[in-house]
Amino acid sequence: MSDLLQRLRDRGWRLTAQRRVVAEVLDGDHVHYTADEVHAHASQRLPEIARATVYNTLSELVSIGEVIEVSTDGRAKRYDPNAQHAHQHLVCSRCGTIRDVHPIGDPLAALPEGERFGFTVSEATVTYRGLCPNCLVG
Amino acid sequence: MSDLLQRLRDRGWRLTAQRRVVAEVLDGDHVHYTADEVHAHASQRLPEIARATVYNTLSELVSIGEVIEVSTDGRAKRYDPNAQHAHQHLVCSRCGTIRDVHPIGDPLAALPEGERFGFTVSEATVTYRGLCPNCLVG
DNA sequence: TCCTACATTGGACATTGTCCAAGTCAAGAA
DNA sequence: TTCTTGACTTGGACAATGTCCAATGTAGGA
Repeated sequence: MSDLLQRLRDRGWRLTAQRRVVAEVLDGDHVHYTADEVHAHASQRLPEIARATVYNTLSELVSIGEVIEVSTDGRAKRYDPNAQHAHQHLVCSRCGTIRDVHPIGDPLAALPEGERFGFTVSEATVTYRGLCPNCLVG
Repeated sequence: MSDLLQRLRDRGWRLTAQRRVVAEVLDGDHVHYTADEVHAHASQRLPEIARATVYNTLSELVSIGEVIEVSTDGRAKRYDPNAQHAHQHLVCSRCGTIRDVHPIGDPLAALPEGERFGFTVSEATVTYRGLCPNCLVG
């Protein structure tokens, strides 16, 4: 059993076939699928899995911090299983390819007290945009 | 005539009543309306303005750089008329309030060459999240 | 094995955005 | 001023993404 499935079981999750399949689809590096893509991959292993189940499972994984929700383009949200290590995203403006990247320093530190307007600021997400090597050539 | 309307005229835009109204709605600081909110405000001045016209006009304003498109939450995009001065956004995780903020330094500089993977990186957008003063008290 | 609380299903519905054919009108020409 | 024309607007259909719910199924403990 994968680490993720073990952690889910430890949290008291019922390990249904559907949840296993969603977890398997999200397993790996540099995975940034949309909910529909997760559903498509999951359907290959478990043909009758419902869209609603995929949405439910993804929301649960996000709320317990196992998966990060990324919205880079105002279109469908993407789901990033690399929640263990802080990182940011580099997105190709042309084809939409996403890479995980690790900038230097803490982005939060760049926001001075005078620019916080009484907010308790807890998080900073950075999206870098540009053209990927493939799109540069094309 | 506002500066914005003058700039649009200089670009050869036909200054229709609809475009004037959309430009007026977007006039001001700290405006971050969704397209539907722009449509609602515009409808108060020009009751029969169509949704499609608002979407068209907003897209055009974005493509000529007069307005910036902001998607902070994967829900509806918001439109920020403060395109003249580079800035980032601070968002309340509870109520969704948005403030323009000015972090120190260039966020692009924090991404080392070794983390660019052959991309030509041209832009970095930062979203800070936390609780606003109102939501802290509540 | 049986129970039951929790999970899944499928379809209706909501939100946000895009597209298009037909009608309208801003602004330059005469 | 009036005319003309191509750009603009309209309204509604459609697309993409996401949410909700009542009925049904089932994992895991007793």
